[in-house]
Amino acid sequence: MATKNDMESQRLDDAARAGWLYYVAGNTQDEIAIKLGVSRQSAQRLVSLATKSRLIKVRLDHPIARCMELAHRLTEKYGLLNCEIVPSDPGAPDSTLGLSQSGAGYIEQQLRAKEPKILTFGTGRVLRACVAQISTMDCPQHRIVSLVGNMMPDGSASAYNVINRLADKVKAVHYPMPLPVIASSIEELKMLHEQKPIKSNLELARRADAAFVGIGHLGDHAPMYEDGFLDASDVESLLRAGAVGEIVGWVFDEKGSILKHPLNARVASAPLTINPENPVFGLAAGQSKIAAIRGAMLGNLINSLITNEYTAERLLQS
Amino acid sequence: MATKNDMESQRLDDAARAGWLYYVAGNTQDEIAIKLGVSRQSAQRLVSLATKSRLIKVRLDHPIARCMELAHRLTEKYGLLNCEIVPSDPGAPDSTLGLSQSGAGYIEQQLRAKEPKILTFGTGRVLRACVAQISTMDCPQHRIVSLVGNMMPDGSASAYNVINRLADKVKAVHYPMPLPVIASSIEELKMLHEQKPIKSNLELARRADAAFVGIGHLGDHAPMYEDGFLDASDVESLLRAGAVGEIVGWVFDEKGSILKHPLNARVASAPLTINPENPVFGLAAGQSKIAAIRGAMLGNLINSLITNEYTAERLLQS
DNA sequence: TATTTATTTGAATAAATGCTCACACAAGAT
DNA sequence: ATCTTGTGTGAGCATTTATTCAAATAAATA
Repeated sequence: MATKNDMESQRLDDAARAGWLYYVAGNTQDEIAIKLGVSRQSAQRLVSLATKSRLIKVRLDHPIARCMELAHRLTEKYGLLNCEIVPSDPGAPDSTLGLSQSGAGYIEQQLRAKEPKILTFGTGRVLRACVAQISTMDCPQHRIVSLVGNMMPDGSASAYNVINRLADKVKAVHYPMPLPVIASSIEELKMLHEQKPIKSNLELARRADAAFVGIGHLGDHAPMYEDGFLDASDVESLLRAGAVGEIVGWVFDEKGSILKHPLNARVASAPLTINPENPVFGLAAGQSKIAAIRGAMLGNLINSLITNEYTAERLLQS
Repeated sequence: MATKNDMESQRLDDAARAGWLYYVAGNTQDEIAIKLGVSRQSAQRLVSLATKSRLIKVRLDHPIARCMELAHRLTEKYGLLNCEIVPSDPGAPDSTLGLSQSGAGYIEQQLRAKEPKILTFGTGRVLRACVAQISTMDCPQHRIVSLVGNMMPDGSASAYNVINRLADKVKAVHYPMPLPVIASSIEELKMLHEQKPIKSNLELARRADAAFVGIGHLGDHAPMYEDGFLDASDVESLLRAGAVGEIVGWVFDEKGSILKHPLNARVASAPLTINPENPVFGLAAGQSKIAAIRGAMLGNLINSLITNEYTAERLLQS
């Protein structure tokens, strides 16, 4: 007598056959139904059983495959909206090479939209490189808003002139922030934030349809230090308070909580608010940024990530 | 500036991405279109490009009971080392569809070995299809040797460029045979075989760890005839002498004995020697090849077989 | 045995995919 | 500058595939 097990394995055999005819021989499910002498629906069920039981192995033979896999796993692990992994140069896994092309792609995608959008931007090397990658286009319908002040401590304009360059290229209206990154006192900050144009900038930032920010790390060669926004003692004090990274000046710890620290109280940038519908892209890669990136994701400071293979792997460990 | 090549490879990247999202991640083409920021039709084209460019490799990983059974009986009957039967498309039992996936599996298995191996290859449609199925990998430790000349009668290089393509994909050293398949005279053959590089190729072939050859039939549509290595009168003369098939040019009868025939005396290919420890795979299927396959097995010209269900059944009759 | 419960089936229908065509756009030729 | 020629694009439509649902069948339980 035919046991349950036999039936089962007979069914799997049929599924394998159907799967083979479908995926390898390229038959339609109609043809398979005829050849196997079952109804079309049954053939469909067999094919789908074959895939669900993983009888059919699909492989993608292209270097991108690994990146896609990593992106998928990161999306799952950190609940991201978007995630893009660019291949690492095995010789220079720390390099941010390639991030800019990918980021530029996403920025252009936003800009191609017909309906008017508000796009906000941080600063930094990676974003500047992104903007350099963007093709000139004509998007007067969009508004480009800076999240962060463009005044260097010495009063000069920021060297990473992200939004000006971008606005130039794509002919969109832009709203820079004529502010320092960190005000000299809480009083000054208050006063600055009460200026009409600044207020309206902050309001725009709040309503952003998409945001693109770099993620800085704290510690040696921290960008906030190298660019002169913080001095060595600031950095040390922040590190002692648990700082691992920074986005548009807001310093956060390994869980992604904005530090309760006097320096954070003077940060003049727009607050980091996330609407889960709208992407907030973090762009960063490299050994030194790993804790910062992980924190930013855990604390929901960003919901979309662009990084490289090496960094992605490290983010998946632990 | 973006070169044509860049564009091309960018497009393949996108195709790979789309293919991954479709086949691995199970997205619909609509979703892919949104994620990649293109129209649905373009997404469809990318997916289909991914399959057409053979970026997507599908294999069936299930021992279909009937095929296993057939393989087992063939192994017994003909004393084989390996035997793999792939399902037949009942509508096209003659087709060699599927052999290539299976063959590719065995070839990859050999290539995955750490210790250096010498692998030898014949030519033909099926082997070419096998090579197309193989994933790119990095195996500089192995040597890939051709058993058969790559020069067409008109002096051009063989259309089935099996070992070049393979070596390309897996980055192994390769040793083509810069020879015709059949020399114009015994003297010429002698002379050719005395050339140093050819001699060393033949020596490598003798020491092969595994061999993969197609099996050709003689008669109507014989590959040796269609590819211009033999003319109609040659074929007729060979058939009169009892020819049923051919491997890398060596023509044999239904018992698998290499024919004593003037044409065989001019075959420039490496001799078919079998070390019973090492697999010599024959790949072939179809009505017209049955006598040839049976001969090859009886005469110990091969000791491993990859064929399809239909052919396996016929080989077990009689 | 009667009854319940779970599976399987095919029909209908919804969704997704593939194809054809006309058009737009760019590179190269005239 | 104008004309081919080829390539890529999106719209519309045809085909194929997936899902839903109600009926049928088989298995399990009382």
